[in-house]
This record gives sequence, structure tokens and C-alpha cells, in this order.
Amino acid sequence: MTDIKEQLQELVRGSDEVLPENGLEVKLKQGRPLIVKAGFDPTAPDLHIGHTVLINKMRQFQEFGHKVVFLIGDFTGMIGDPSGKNATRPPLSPEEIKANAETYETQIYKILDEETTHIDFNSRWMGPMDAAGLVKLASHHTVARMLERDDFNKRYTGGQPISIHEFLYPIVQGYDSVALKADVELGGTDQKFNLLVGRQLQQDFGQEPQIVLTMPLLEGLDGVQKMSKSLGNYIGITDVPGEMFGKLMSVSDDLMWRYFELLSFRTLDDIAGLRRRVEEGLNPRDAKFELGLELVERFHDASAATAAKEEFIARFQQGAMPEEMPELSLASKDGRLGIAHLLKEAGLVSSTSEAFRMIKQGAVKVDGVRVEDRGLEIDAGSTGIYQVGKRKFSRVSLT
RNA sequence: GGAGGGGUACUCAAGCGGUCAACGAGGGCAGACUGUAAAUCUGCUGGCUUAUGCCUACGUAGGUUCGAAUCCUACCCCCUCCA
Repeated sequence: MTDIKEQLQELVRGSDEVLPENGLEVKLKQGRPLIVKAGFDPTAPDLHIGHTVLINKMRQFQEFGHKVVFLIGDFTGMIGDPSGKNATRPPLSPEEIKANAETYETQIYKILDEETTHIDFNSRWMGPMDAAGLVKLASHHTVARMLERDDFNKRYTGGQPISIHEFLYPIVQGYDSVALKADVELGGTDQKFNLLVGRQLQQDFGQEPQIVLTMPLLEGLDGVQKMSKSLGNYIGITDVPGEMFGKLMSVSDDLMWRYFELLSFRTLDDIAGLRRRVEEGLNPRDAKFELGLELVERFHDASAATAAKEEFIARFQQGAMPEEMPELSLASKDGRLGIAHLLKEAGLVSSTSEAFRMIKQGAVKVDGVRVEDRGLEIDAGSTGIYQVGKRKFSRVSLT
């Protein structure tokens, strides 16, 4: 196993907090593989690169020979994590949870080592627990402590409702650590409270409390709100290369550095050097290219990354049409079809009203020529490339 | 159980008998400028075979009225306080 000091330096890198501060070092000195737990809510059907901040950290532990447990909170998913919410979350159905959990499994191995990763479900121990067991478990925590949690506190003092079952979430999550005998639990900063409950419960159950290591939440493409599927400001790890690259290119320069910090496997020195070069006049776009290449390569491969970059340059710097676009054929009416209907049926706009709006705004092009006339009719037998805005294209033949 | 307050478009939030497809803000989309940046400026932000036209919308269902998001009745839901 690698030298402890070196391990520590790597493992703490990029983290927000490690509690207790020197706890990790103490654990590492025990010289055994640690059980490292990270829980995932099965609410997001797909992982996005924001999740990978945490998964990258898991991978680091793995590389140092520790045992990583990818815990899918299928039981807690029925509660719905109240963290960071100002309102009660609707619970998921068992079917939804199952489907979502399965997609996790197929995605995480782009980062984690399949051989040594242990996937578990907290329904394994929570499912068989009966009501008496749950009551007993709940007795390990007090309402006063529960209300210390910032979001609960805000809702409570602000007169917002808190359902009883929401109190169970942190308790169950904490009990997961007991069940797994976790040495370390990783989580986002929003999970701090839940992770600390784990420490307390482990102590109550006579275990050595886990180390809590929190990672910052990655901002989404807008640079303001955290990346999330529901906000639509995310980059999915299954996004196709071109899309992934394009989304990365659209982030602001400030955000780019944040992404470098949390997503890149480059060393901190390396990133600092790149930053210096930008300050000396390198186009930030070129630094962003580097980021795009690294990430596309990670989730696809090197040739896909290069191709995505070339496609990007051709399309946006030289104004070329994309090489691939949806192709479809539509049926005309009486030998012709109005432009608005064509756009709608091609899926480029959601209604004819929207099509008219887009035309008015000069966003519609046919074969690269802007459409000015909303009454334009297309004759049957023709094929054309229809474009709405900068990104939506379709090759449509009319029959 | 009692007393109040409230349900308006993606979100927040005006409007309280006509000029309301509904002020304003945020978000989103589009155009200009660019590095598909960011910031900024401008426009749009119910639907309809392409309309100075029609239809559907202001919790639900009725009613009053020439005319309602606005008034009345019932119902549903949410919140606060008291018990």
C-alpha cells in the first residue's frame, strides 16, 4: 500500500471537509483496507458528470486498495431525501426505483473498477426490518438534534411542513453505515448532516465512527445552480461525444476552472500552469478544448474526443452544417406543405405557433437560406435541410 | 374541531366587472455581438393549415351579467394560529 502521507494528500484533494479533521490519517494508519461507502439516491435515472466528482473520489480510494461500496438507496428512495429542499419530496414507486438503480450499475464502471466495486442496496437490511425494529432505531435520535439540521430548521421556523417520515431519512442513511461497518462515508456537502448521523449511530451500536468526507457540489452549465437532471443544466455521462464536447464548450470561463478543479484528473500544478498561460494571452477557448478532450475521452475514447473537437471547429468556427442529422420524410398535402407544419412535424418546433414565432425572429433556415415568409410552401418531391436556431437540424424529404 | 389567509401561465408575482392570452421579475428560446463563451443589447415566451380571424385558459363545478381571472353558491386542495 502506498505511503500514508501520499495517500492522505490525494484523498483529501478537492474535498470540502473531512470530519474529524485528522480522523482519516488515524484510520489509514491502521494499515488495512478501509470500507468506503457512498450512497446514491435512485432518483436520477442517469448519472451526470456532477455525480462523478464523488465517484472520482471513490476511484481514488479504490486505487489505494480500499474497499468501495456503491450503495444504492433503494429503501431510502421511498422516503425521498429532504436535504437541501424547502419542500417535501414526493416518494418514488418501487418500480421507478428499480429501473433507476439498474441504470446506475451500467454507468459507474466508466470510472470505477468493476472487479473490486461492491454494489449494495439498503433494502437488503431495511426491507426485513419490522415496525418494532424501526421504532427502536428511531429511538437513537432526538427531535432536537434533528431540528439542528439547517433545512429542517428553516422549514420548521418558517412554518413549512415537515413530514414525520422525513426524519427517518437521515436515520436510515446513518444505519446503513452501521450495517456496512463503514470506515469512511463520502457525500456531497449537502449530505453533511446525514453523514454525521451515521457517526453517532455507529457509536451507539458500539462501532468506531466513520470518517466523513464531503465533496463540493458541482455547478451546472448555468454556473449558478447545482448540476441536476431536473434543472436540465447537466452533462450526462452517456451523452454522445459531440454533445458532451459542445456542452462543455458552452460553459463560462469562470466555470471552466471549477470544472478543471473537480473533474479533471490533471494535477493541480498542471491546471495552475494552464491558467497562467491563459492569463498570458492563451485563448480560454483553447483551455476549454483541453477539458473537453479529457472528459470525452474518459467517457468514450480518444478518437471520439478528437472527432468531437474537429466537428465542433468545423461546425461552429467555420459554420459548416453538421455531418449527421436526423433524416425523415413527410407526406405533403395536395402536393405541398406549409413551412410551419413541416417544422412541427419534423420535431424542430413544438407547435405551428412556435414555428411562426421562430420565422419572425429569423431563426429558420432552409438549406442555409433564411426564411422570411411565414406562408412559404414546400413542394412535394423536394429534399432540404431545415434548421431552427443554431443547433436544431433535420433533413426532410417531402413526398 | 374553531378562526383567519390563499390557490393566476415554467417559477415567483400583479390584476379584483369590459381596453386581459392576462402588468412585472426570474427562467427559457431566438436575433445581434462573440470563442456555440460570459457580460450586454433587442425580440419572443397558449393553441389552431398559415388567421388585422378562431379556439382554449386564471383550483373544480355551477350561477349572476350584454360581458367575469375579477361578483355569488357549492366543492376540492394548501398554509397559519388556537384546541
